[in-house]
Amino acid sequence: MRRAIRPAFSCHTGQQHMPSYTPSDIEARWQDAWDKAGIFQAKRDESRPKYYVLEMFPYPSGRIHMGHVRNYTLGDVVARYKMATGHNVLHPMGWDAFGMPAENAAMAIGGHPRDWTYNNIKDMRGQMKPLGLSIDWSREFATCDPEYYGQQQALFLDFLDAGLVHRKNAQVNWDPVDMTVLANEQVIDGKGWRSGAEVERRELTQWFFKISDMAGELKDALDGLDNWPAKVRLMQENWIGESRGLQFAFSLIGQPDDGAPAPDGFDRIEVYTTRPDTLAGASFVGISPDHPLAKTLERNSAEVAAFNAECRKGGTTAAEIETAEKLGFDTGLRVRHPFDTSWELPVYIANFILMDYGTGAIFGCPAHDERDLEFARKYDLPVTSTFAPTNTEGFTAPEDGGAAFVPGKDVTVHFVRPLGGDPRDMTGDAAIIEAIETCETNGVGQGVTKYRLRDWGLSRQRYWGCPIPVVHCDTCGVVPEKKENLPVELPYDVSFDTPGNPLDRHPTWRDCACPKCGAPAQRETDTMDTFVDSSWYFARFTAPRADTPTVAEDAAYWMNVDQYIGGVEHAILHLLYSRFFARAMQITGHLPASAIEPFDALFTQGMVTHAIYQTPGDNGRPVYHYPEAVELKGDKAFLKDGGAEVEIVPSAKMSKSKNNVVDPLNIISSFGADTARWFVLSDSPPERDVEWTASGAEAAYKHLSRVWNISHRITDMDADAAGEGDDDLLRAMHKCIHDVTVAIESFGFNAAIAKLYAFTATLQKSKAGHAAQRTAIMTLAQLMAPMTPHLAEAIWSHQGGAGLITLADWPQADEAMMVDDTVTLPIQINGKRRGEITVPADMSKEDVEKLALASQPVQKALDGGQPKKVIVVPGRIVNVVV
RNA sequence: GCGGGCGUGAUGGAAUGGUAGACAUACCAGACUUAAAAUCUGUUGGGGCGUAGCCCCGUGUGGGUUCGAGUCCCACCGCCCGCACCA
Repeated sequence: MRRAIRPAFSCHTGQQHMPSYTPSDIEARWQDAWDKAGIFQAKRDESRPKYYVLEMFPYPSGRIHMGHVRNYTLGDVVARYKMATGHNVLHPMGWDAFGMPAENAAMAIGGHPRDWTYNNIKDMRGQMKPLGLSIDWSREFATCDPEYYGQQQALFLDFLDAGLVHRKNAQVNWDPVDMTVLANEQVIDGKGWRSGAEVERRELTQWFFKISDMAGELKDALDGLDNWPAKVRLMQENWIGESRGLQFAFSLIGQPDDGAPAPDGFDRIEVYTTRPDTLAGASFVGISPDHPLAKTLERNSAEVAAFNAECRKGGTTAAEIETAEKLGFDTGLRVRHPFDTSWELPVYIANFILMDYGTGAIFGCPAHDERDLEFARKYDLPVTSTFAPTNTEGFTAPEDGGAAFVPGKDVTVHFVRPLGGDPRDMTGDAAIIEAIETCETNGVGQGVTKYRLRDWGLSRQRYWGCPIPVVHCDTCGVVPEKKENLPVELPYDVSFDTPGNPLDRHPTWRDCACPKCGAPAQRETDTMDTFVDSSWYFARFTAPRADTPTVAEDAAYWMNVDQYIGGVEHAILHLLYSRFFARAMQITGHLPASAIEPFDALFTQGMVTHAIYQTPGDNGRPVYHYPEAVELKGDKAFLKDGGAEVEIVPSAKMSKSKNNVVDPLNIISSFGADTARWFVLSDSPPERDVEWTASGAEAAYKHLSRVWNISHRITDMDADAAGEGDDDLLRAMHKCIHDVTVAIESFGFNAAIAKLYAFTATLQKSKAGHAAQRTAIMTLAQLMAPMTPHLAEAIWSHQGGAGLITLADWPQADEAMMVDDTVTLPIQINGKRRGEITVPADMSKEDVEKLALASQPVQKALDGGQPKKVIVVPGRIVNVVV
């Protein structure tokens, strides 16, 4: 039976006198030593290059998980490596502490969100400290600290002053039972995720950051983020959604059929299109049910009102949208085609037109748009192509019942009805440019660039968030709170026994004096989206106790974050919002212009996964078993209790519901933090998922024990002992220094660890003398120090190294020592390996060629003939073409 | 549908266009042991032959570029991720 390996507390074999590897002693001792020396407390020092490493700060759920261990270990390797290479490192940690789980906990189990949160923080800090991270805990803060959110309120007021925030009506998902606004992700199948109530679309007055004003800038600046994953840049680019098109107006000529009066102020309908080259194929004009014109018509017509209401009910999930039927309502209104005054088009209200994109109105060209074609066929509207394939063989035109013809814009097609000019072949791109020019020349509209990105709504009808520091006064309206009154602090005496926002029903909290006229007024009870909290914490870390949001000298010195590390799930919102905030903070004087892109380099790590063990359950649903309850035999698994065979489902994200969670605390208490750190780095490249396996963790522990044992073996050697192969060992050491350094620089931590395994094996087998072996083990400890800092310190001190290894300079690879005297060159014949020769490393190309040609496999292949060609790549390979 | 990425042993994964499978797991065998654990050593891509050795095939499939392709190009197949009624 397999047994988990535990640190042996005693060793009875009698053969070894060395103390065994006991991480619990070692790790506590060195964490204490680092603490006492205060080496991780960052101080401004203009004489050294600074380096700011940041991992995305955690939500204080109360328990760390393996994903945290991986995230912080990655950052710690970078931080410790940079420290060893002469950098002044800032490596802070804090808590993303506002948010719904705290309120949910208060509702579910009682208690107060604040107590729940601070208790969790205390617990999680206690769980993180044993990991031995090089964190400057003196800078720690939580976003729910009044000292933090008060400064956030100050930022908000400055943004408001600078015109970066505004208030407007917006459609929101309203949960009528919980009486709160829900984010889109919290609406599942049209129902509130908590209450299960049918979600309503309500119009509320909300606060918005004007991020859409910066859409173009945020998109263009992506090009400069060379050290971000291309994938993240692309996701942001798509999210911002830049498009180039034509905006123009149709003039209204008709009256509703029922003779109702023409709606006031609607003599024209503005539309936006990215395909102005299809204008000659226009068939109808469509407006959104939320378009001002539709809303005006709705007031005079019960029919329109009913139609619009029907449209608004529709769900927003992907499946619903895909299957939803295209619905239209003929308003009876008619518009004139801008290029042909005799051409009239009907105006429909249509359910598939979104109010918040473009102008909320379109012209339909059924020949070149699938939605428009479906709509036109349903309502019997004309279909007219403006272009067709250059080769029409086998092509059925949409007019003749074929599908809508929608080629890529870079495809050359034959334009039957171009907007200006004679029929001819051109690409869609060229035709669009020409169409915009034609329209602009004829005064029919302008080319415009639009963005999909919408303003960022920050109002939340919740308690546990940063209060929005404004006051509503009967005479003055919406008035910003005075800065000297900040922070607007959350009241503690609230209850969660009834739904809705506790701030709303608090007996006195709302009451205040108007900052402008002094009359009795009421505070805003909405709080800020928690994404606001995380949009500037990185800047706050540079001066976490300041009584202004930032301090110019500190921000100038520490910003930007040189390396940011976190999950790809934040690729869009958190990172985009932070980029917006950095710009807004620059405009309001809180960050230097050099920090408008706050993250120089971004690394997105993969998840920690684990196999799922399941057996069939009674009701057909699988029963999940904890890893501890399962025994592995080869590639099969059995229940320890009863021995039934267990199905092993391929690895998936650790999840409580699947019982495949491995608790870092258990691993640390069994094997130590160094083992956990080593393992999460070793098995997969950091950007990919890593599968946690018990055998892999054991192997990591065994390896660290081995290194420990080697160190003791070396100290037991006769100090004057000479040996064999000193040079070979040192050569391998210098190669290892080089390879590990290159690997760490490029985030190839798994590759670095592979090299360390290989060098450990070399050292273990080495017969070199004491001096060489001592040099080798101390260098090995240094190279391992970023990953397993406690073990590295223990070995360093055990070998008599000066000071802390954490403060020692990173070892330098000696190029001269990396060159072997001889090299073994593979010999290829016609590109296939057929043999090898060993030659002095400095042998000339010509001599290598001669030797190669004389070699047995080449002679055999030539069979007396002459080679056609011989390629010699010095130090690499010889290829003979016969 | 649109955009992007990835396909390498039983498994996780290595390979600046230059010896494919480093390193680790798993498996198997051996040493030590009364035995086990621990520790150490070794084997393991597939196939074949005249088996101390040698040969052939092999990085999803098919083609191409090159002296040489896992790597570059084209097409296809499969999987994964992001976005999606965005005019």
